[in-house]
Amino acid sequence: MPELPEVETMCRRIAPVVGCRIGNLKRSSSPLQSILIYPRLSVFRRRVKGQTIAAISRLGKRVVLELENGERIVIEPRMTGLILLDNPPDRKHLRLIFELEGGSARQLLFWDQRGLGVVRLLSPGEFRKELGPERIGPDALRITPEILRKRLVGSRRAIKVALLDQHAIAGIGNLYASEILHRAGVHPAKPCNELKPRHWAAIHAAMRKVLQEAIRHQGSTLRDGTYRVTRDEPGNYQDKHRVYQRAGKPCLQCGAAEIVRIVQAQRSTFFCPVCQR
DNA sequence: CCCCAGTCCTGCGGGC
DNA sequence: TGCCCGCAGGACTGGG
Repeated sequence: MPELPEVETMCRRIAPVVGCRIGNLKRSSSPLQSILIYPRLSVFRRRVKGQTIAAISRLGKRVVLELENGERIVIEPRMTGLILLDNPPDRKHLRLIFELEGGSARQLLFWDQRGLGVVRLLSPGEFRKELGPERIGPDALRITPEILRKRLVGSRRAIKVALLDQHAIAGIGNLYASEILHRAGVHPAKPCNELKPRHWAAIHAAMRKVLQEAIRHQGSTLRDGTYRVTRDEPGNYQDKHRVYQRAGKPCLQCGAAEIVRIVQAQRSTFFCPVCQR
């Protein structure tokens, strides 16, 4: 599932779309239910046609394409979405095709196996209202240790659950939350308001380390194989996972304990009962 | 404020 | 061998 490192990797791969002009916008003719797109396709197409893509950025787990008129295309891959320049894994799950002109990329593709992804076109006002700093917390790679602590320390929620709250801090998903807390040596069920300054420092440092390392390895390709760098190239960070999907296997840190799986907020959490207290 | 369960969706793997 | 069911979870919603 694309989280910060995977979305960052996709952003870097599709950087050539900057400077291109959008031609046609097409939905693929797959028999599958089509992904959510706002506004509806005909309106979306009319508003983006002829616009040049001025900039690309990542907002937490979303990709933002800023157009020269100030409108923004926001792509949320959610569980299985992929944003590519070419060679989608198959035709069946290809959902959306932006044809491009006048630059170094010919097209921009949105492929999504499960179809939970969302693509939106937002005016500057809509963007501020729906995805502004009031709604989306500071990016996990830009937040300072002080602000991280300040935003979460008042909460009685378990730290693992809090790290997934995009309103508090943006970019962390289920996989990296477990990896970060293991690296930090903090128990995932620990309430935020019981964590000491040294814990916050450890979490902040672990967060930077894990996310940057994952970006360097171009993200994690899981067993289902949906996330890829290109059709023929998986990410590599899955080989570095210390806890995620390793229940019953020995902890790579202490070597003694077995990794345990628990459920928090209806999601799997993996941790080492010895290294994380 | 926070929690929980339900919703969307497809493919996979376990059990029988 | 085939079929059913549960599971994966990001973001959101409604009820408590």
